[in-house]
Amino acid sequence: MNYQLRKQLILQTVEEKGSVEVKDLAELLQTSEITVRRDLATLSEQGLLYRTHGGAMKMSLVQAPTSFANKSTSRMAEKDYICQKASQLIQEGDVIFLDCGSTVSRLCQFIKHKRIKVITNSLPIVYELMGTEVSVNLIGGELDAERQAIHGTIALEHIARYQANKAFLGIDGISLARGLSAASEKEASIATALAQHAQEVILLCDASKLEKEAYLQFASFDMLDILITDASADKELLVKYEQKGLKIIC
Amino acid sequence: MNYQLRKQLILQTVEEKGSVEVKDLAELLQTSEITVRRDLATLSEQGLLYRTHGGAMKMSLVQAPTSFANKSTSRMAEKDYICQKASQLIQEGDVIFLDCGSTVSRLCQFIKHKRIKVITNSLPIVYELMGTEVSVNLIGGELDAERQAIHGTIALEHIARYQANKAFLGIDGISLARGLSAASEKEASIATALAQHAQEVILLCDASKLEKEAYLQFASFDMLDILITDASADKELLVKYEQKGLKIIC
DNA sequence: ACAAATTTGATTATTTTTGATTAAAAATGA
DNA sequence: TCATTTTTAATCAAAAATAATCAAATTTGT
Repeated sequence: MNYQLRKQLILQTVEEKGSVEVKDLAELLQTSEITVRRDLATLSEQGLLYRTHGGAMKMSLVQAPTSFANKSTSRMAEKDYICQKASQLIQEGDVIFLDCGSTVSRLCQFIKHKRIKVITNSLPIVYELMGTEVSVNLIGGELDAERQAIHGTIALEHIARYQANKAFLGIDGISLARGLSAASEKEASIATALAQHAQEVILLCDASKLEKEAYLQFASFDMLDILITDASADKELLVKYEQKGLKIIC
Repeated sequence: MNYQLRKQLILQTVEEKGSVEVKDLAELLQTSEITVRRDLATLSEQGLLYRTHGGAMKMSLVQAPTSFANKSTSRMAEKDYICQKASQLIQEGDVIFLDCGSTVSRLCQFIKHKRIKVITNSLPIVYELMGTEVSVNLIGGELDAERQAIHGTIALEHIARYQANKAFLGIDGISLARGLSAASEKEASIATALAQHAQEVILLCDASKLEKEAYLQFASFDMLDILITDASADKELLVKYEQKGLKIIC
């Protein structure tokens, strides 16, 4: 019984029962508790489950019932997959920027229990993270009711005062020919500002947005460091992206 | 049964029933009352429920203006009266500061339809005014989950960039001898900053807070221009306040 | 086959969680 | 108001879980 096999069984059990105990897993896997603990530590580090004292739980069960409607239900599975990958890039102690947008907001469930600092202009994200381990800094400025986010000059200046380890962006289109594009100037200016003040810029982008061009083209590939997308993306296309200097996680 | 599982069950029960007792939770969770109390303390610290003597309540039942709050229905009426008077001071085109606090947030219902600009650090106010005629500017900075508001140095600097016609404050105590007092330094510093950058400073204060002194005394009467209180206030006391240069609306 | 690297398990501190006991505080009711 | 009851806070001790350390077993590369 090697790690890969144990990992499968652990995740399967957690998925079925919602929560498990170290003791039971040790018996199930015919191994020692210390090994189970080591496995659980690895898996929780990868964001595949939530470690509790004495066992582990399904990630989704740990979320607080602060329901602030996330409008978009399309491509949920892909977005969750992308966000789970994204969460693996985040270490304890990190300071990260989170853009507004439906994809990025799905990242919350995976980072709730990390001791990190999140700087964001998205109100749904603020609500999701309120009362969790995460320390939240809200970008100030004009409220954009339609997008439930903060925008405007003051917001840009607020961002400029901070420096983050990583920025997670969720924009509306990316194409080889024209770079990054957004649905509005407001979103474009926020994304640009976040990118400028982060060491590493990560784009969370499901495959449907690849080679799409939205209303406003506002930046080139240079702005990005990493692109995280889902498995349904065209592999040949991703190779071309990689040749442009982008690191791809898929 | 670990903390995460208990937390889930507690929040679920509170959500369903609106309020719960420590005893019942102890039995439900098959644990001791002291453990339940510790859990409730943690959860209320995170702003996920409201701790009562002997149990806990849903946050929304305590704070939300739409649903009635059992104990303070009478005080609610007084707060509404105060806010209705306050709204008469607001003209179309005004730029106003709104402090966080339960009294001030009741003002929202009276200003929803006005074409004004509101600058605030209170998240409940932001949600009330989102999508209304009012244009909202949210003060940025550190999120204080307990008070559902923004605080800190950056918030103070944000405020300093604006100039408002009027500031509406809701603080925890006012007394002839010691001036204004607040429940925390954070709230005090925000109130001070708002007052400094407004032409007119208006205190919304139900009669129960007159001649009360809260944790921190932070400013004198000079800071205020107008005090709006309810009819149950001591008239002689109000005369003394007036002699100190305060305009009283009652 | 052999040495190096990895994985696993046992032992031991250390930390976290829990519950019992006490004193203090708050609600209740006359 | 005051006394009674209930609830809570504080302190400590026990139990459980974990981390750390080291040694044995296994795998891997040459």
